[in-house]
Amino acid sequence: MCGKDPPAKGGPPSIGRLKKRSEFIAAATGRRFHTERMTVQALLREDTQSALPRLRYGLTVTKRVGHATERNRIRRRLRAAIRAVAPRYAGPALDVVVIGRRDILHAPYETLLDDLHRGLAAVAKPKSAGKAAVKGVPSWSLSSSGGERRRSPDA
RNA sequence: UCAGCCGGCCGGGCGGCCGCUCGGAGCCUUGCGCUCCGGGAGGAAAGUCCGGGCUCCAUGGAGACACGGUGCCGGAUAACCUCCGGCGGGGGUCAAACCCCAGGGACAGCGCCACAGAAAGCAGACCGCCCCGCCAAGCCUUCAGGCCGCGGGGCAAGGGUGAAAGGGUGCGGUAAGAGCGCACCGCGGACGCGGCAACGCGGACGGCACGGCAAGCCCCACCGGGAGCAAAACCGAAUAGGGACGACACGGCGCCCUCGCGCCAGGCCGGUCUCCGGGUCCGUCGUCCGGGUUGGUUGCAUGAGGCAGCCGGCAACGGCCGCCCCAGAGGAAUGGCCGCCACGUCCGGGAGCGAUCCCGGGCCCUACAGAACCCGGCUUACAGGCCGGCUGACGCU
RNA sequence: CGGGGCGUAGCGCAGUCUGGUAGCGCAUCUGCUUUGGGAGCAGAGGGUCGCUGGUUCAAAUCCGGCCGCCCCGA
Repeated sequence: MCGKDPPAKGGPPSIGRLKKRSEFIAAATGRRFHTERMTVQALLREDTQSALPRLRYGLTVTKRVGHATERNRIRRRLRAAIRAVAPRYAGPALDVVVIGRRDILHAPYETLLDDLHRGLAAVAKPKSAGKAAVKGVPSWSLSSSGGERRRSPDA
C-alpha cells in the first residue's frame, strides 16, 4: 500500500521501525494512552530531517505476557494492525512504541484497529496542547478528516 | 471379537485479498528500486542434561597430585551418562507378551547402624533351662531331703526387642542343650562341561565359618587443558590506552674509577607442584606506525545431510549405487484478515433399551509449542488420528 | 551462552554438610490480669518440608528428573 503512495516516491519510506534501546526509552518520555489490550507511547520528533520516515514504530511484548509462540502472535497481529492504520497518521514525525498485553491474543481484529486509532490520535498531539487532543479524538472516525491528513506529508 | 503390551508415522486441507524475508532472472528514471519465478519452523525447534564438529586462548615436553565424571559382559558409533544384543536381579498372574535396574569392590582401611533390647559386630547372656556342692534363718515334709537362698560350672531351646540377633524345618540325641548326628532346603565350594565374556549347568568336599550401608569417606579401572558464534576474522569516525626507533634513567652483591663481566634475587609460562627448558627487564620524553567500543561484512548452512533400492548383520549399524538441495532472521522474517470442508468439544432438539446416529447453534479455527553456529542423543510437554507386531481368552473353519 | 542460590506453619527464618525428635520469632485462639483496651503472664492449635522416582530398616536431609522464583558474568 505504501508503494503506491505518491509521497513515498523519491523520499524516505512512509513507515519505519525503532531498533535501538535509546529510541524506545525516548518514546517512553512522550504521551501515553492505555487500553485493556495495549499501551501506546509516542514522541513527536521536532527535527524534520528527510532521511527518516515520518512514522516509526516499535513493539514491546515482555516475557511475562506468555511463551514465545504467544508473544510472536501478539507482535504479528499488532504489526498487521499498525500497517492498516498507519496511512492516516503520516502527518507529524512520530516515534510510537506499542506495548502489547495478553488480551490481544483473543481480541477481535476490529477492536485492535479501534484501540490503535484512539491511541494514535491521542498521542500524536503536542504535549502542551492536552485539551486540544481531547477534542480531536472523535475526529478520526469521520471520513472528512482525511483531507487534513493528506495535506501534512507535503509540508 | 475382546483384553493387555510394544513399535513406527502423521499432527489440519483448499481458495481469495494484503504483506515480510532469502535466492535466481529480467528491466531501467542504477535505487539496495520495480516485475516475474522459486524456497521459507518442529517432533519436540523447548529444557540446556550429556557427547562432538568448529573457533580462539594456553602450549617445549614428561610425570605426579588434586578435582570432576563413568562403572555387569560383548558389540555399534566421530563420541557419549547414548543405542543394540546378552547376563544377573526385581516386577507383571502362580507358567504370558513385556517393563524396570547408578548393576565394580565390604578379607585395603576408616566410619555408621537411632529408639527398643541383655547384647548391634574380635559376639554376648537379662529372664530362663540343666548339673554339682553348701544350706544359718523361713516354709513343706514320707525326716533321706526338697523349695528358697549362696557358690561353682554347662547351655542358648524358649520369652521378649528390632529392619537386622552367627543357617531354616523335622526327627534322633542329651543332665539341659548344641550341625552333636541324620533327611530335605539354603550357603560356601576344589574340579569338570558349555559360552569370546558377563555367566550358566553339574558337583567331590566343608558341617556353617563370611550381617547391612560405598546414591558415607574411600579403593580399583578408564576418561577429561580452558572458554565459548556476544567464539573468531576483516573493513572501519571522535576521545583515553598499545608497538618500533632515538635519548635519558634502570634491583642487590663481588671484581671495579667508569664501561663491562660474573653471581644472586624478583616478576611471566595450563588448577597446583617437581624436573630439565624457554623468554624478558617493564620507567620518562620525542617521532612514526598500527588500532579496542558503536556500525557493516564474513563466520552462516553441502552436512558424521535426506530419500529410495540392493547386500552383510538377530539388532544397533555398516557398505555400494542412484536421486535431491530442503529456513537463514537478527528489536529478531516464515504472517494478518476472510470463506468453505474435515476434526475435536459444548449446548439444545429428535430416533434408539443401549453403544450410537441425525439436525441446528456456539467455541478452538486447533494439542504441545517458534529456528538464533551446526550435528548425535537424553529429558520434559502434547488434542486427535493412522499403520504394524506380540501375548492371553473365546468363537468359527 | 555460561554460572550460582533459594523453595520448611499465615509471614520471616533455623534444621540438610554428619540420614532416625521437624524447631525459633511474629501472627491466630483460650485463660489470667484491667472499669475496658493495649502491654504482660500461662497454655493450645496449626506444616503434603515445591513435585515426582530411587538408595536405605528408615529421607526435610543422600542421588536422579521436572516446576517456580531470584541473582551474577560475557
